Amino acid sequence: MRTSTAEAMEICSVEVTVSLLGGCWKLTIIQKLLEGTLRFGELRREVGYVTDRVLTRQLRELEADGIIHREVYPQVPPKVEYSLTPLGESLRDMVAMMDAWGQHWAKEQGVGAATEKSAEPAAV
Amino acid sequence: MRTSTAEAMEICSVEVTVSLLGGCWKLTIIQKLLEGTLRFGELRREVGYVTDRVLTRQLRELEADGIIHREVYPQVPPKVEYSLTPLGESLRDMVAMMDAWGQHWAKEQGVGAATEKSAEPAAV
DNA sequence: CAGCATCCTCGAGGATACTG
DNA sequence: CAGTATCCTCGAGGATGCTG
Repeated sequence: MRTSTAEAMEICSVEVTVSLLGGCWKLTIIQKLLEGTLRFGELRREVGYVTDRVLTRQLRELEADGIIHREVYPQVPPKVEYSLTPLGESLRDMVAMMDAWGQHWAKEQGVGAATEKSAEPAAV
Repeated sequence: MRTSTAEAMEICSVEVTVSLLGGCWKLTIIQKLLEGTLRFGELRREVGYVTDRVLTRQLRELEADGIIHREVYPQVPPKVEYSLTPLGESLRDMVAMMDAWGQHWAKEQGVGAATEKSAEPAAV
């Protein structure tokens, strides 16, 4: 993906969005955060199969892109809360739409098509 | 991205959508196709910087996922037309939304934030 | 024209271990 | 608890050249 957000912008805005939210768990993270502020650990548990390193990275990227806010509490047992910025909040409808379309796709093609494509090859 | 659409489905529908449309030029392709049927060459030109191999792959994937239709004309000068399936058409609103959000982001954070992040490093 | 075939790069994503 | 540090894999994306 050469689309470095900067490059993407010169192509078309859709690519920008993808380059920003295309990360592996980003949309899931945003979706969870849409329901409220979460701590690092909570987020990790919510998201599911994601390692600290990866989650941290995604969060930092989202933060750098102004989509989420990172609030650090200088305490002995570290505490860091993540929440959406207004810009992140502005994704609510889009996330809902993508979620709905994902389900729609699963219903339309998922069962039939996906079976052909990734029935056995799919590990486990 | 371990999310193999199949895996993604078990996590959340949003990831499904990303796994389906997250490909490098997929959204751009769809966006162009939303305006009408296009031939391979036209599409290649429309999309911009994309090689045959990559474009072909993205198209095949989109086809396999039931998003676009590939019409081959058995002629001497080969002719292949690509168009959206109803499922692909159903992406119209979402694409528009993503496009709008991409622009919104560019306006909100793009100028300021993006500059810090990828001003000079961005290869020309 | 619309592609395959080949080869290569490169970095996102992941696994594991350690720490303030 | 919330990371950071290392190392590794793997395949998407890309460059180039050939062809029916």
